[in-house]
Amino acid sequence: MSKNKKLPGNDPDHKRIPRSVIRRLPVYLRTLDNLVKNDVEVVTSMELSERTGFTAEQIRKDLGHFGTFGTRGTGYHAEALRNELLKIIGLYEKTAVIVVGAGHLGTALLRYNVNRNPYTNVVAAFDTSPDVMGQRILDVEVLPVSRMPEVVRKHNVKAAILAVPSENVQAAADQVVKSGVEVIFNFAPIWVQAPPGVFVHNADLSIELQSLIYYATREEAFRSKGV
Amino acid sequence: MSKNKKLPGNDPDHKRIPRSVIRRLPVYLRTLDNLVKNDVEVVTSMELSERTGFTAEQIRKDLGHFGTFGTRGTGYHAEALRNELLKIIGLYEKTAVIVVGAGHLGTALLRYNVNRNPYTNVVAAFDTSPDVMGQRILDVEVLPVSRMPEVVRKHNVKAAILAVPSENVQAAADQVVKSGVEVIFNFAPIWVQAPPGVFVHNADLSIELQSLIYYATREEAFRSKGV
DNA sequence: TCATGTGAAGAGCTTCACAGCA
DNA sequence: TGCTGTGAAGCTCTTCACATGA
Repeated sequence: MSKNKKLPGNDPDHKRIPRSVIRRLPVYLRTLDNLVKNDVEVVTSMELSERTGFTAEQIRKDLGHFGTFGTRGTGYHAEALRNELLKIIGLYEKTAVIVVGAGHLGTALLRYNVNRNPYTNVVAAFDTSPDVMGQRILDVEVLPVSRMPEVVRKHNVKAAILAVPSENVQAAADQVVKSGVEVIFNFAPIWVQAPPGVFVHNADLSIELQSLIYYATREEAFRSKGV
Repeated sequence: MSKNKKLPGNDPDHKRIPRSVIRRLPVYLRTLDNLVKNDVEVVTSMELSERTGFTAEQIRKDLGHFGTFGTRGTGYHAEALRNELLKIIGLYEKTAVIVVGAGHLGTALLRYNVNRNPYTNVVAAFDTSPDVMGQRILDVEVLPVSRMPEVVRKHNVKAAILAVPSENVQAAADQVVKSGVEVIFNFAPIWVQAPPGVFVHNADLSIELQSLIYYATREEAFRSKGV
């Protein structure tokens, strides 16, 4: 029986901050960014709550895991808190990312990501097919897998987005790990294994869609009675 | 302050099965499908545990929310359990889905989904741009938004995948809701609102990637000491 | 006075441990 | 005997409530 006690390969002892907290941090970050852009100087946890949908208490608790950043009776200095969050998440310097698999999904993710995101930067795409080799997608070059270690070293690449067919995805994961990447964001519908110290997030979109369907079908009874 | 007590628009009173349980069901489903394909007749919770990575107790508890499907001392009949899961999730009849936005991401999701998934079926894509109108992507036609209500009714569409630019995504959500869709799977980096009874899942890939970066940067200290 | 920061209470999920049944 | 089904215990995360300090 496989135990999930300490997910092997995932977070051996990372200061024990709940994952749910970590997932909310970039939402706070984006919100603060917008506030700073609109020249807002001070923001309360209640205002952040309105903009993010999380409760004010939760926001204060989340921040409390990392230090004390506010001023009692006043709130938080938006820009200062934004900068703290950048440091906490590890996005203070723009983070280099690679995309493995330059097919339809890989290409789309690359475009999506490059445009929508001020903190991460796709520095290269990799593929094995000669058809796409050397092509440029929005300034990003498609390179052969053999050049991956060099690129990872040169740009200090932190994360790899895997958008390759299921058959190849474990090999692709092994390759990016060997090249020195620490985080894997996998879109293939197969769960990828990685050694301890490498963090894997499997985004299995088919599975997610299927689980959503559950929430559609509950009302079937009503519906067929004719709403 | 926005309270998340009973997320408005999300699950007004859905039998209170934990979301974490619902997310695991499609994983069990896929595993059982593979077993059935390999002519396995009986499977124990321990074997399912090995194949899914969840603990055997958790699998038994999860199933226990919906009834009793096993035989003590023996295990579960793989095909029977597969069929029960199909009914529970609501996938017993192939579920019709639409894709809104036939750009790069929409197209990629459409291809990804159509191929990889025996339970859901993309019946149409919608877009506003004349450039893509009438095109076919893997047998799926790109239609004008005006035809959405008709298509949703005809195919009994349950879910909509939104892959439109942020500026248009709330309008797109309003449109699919008006057309009768009950579940929204949104890929735009903006959280979409929907009326009660409509279930929204926001898959904000930039935010997810950013939160993963957190797990890369923790070891920075080691790394710069030269591993 | 007002909003943060934080122990304590509560809710939600997971794991344990074993009774129950083929 | 062996594996399921399930209360109880345990753990994690969220919410409450208020002391604290600008």
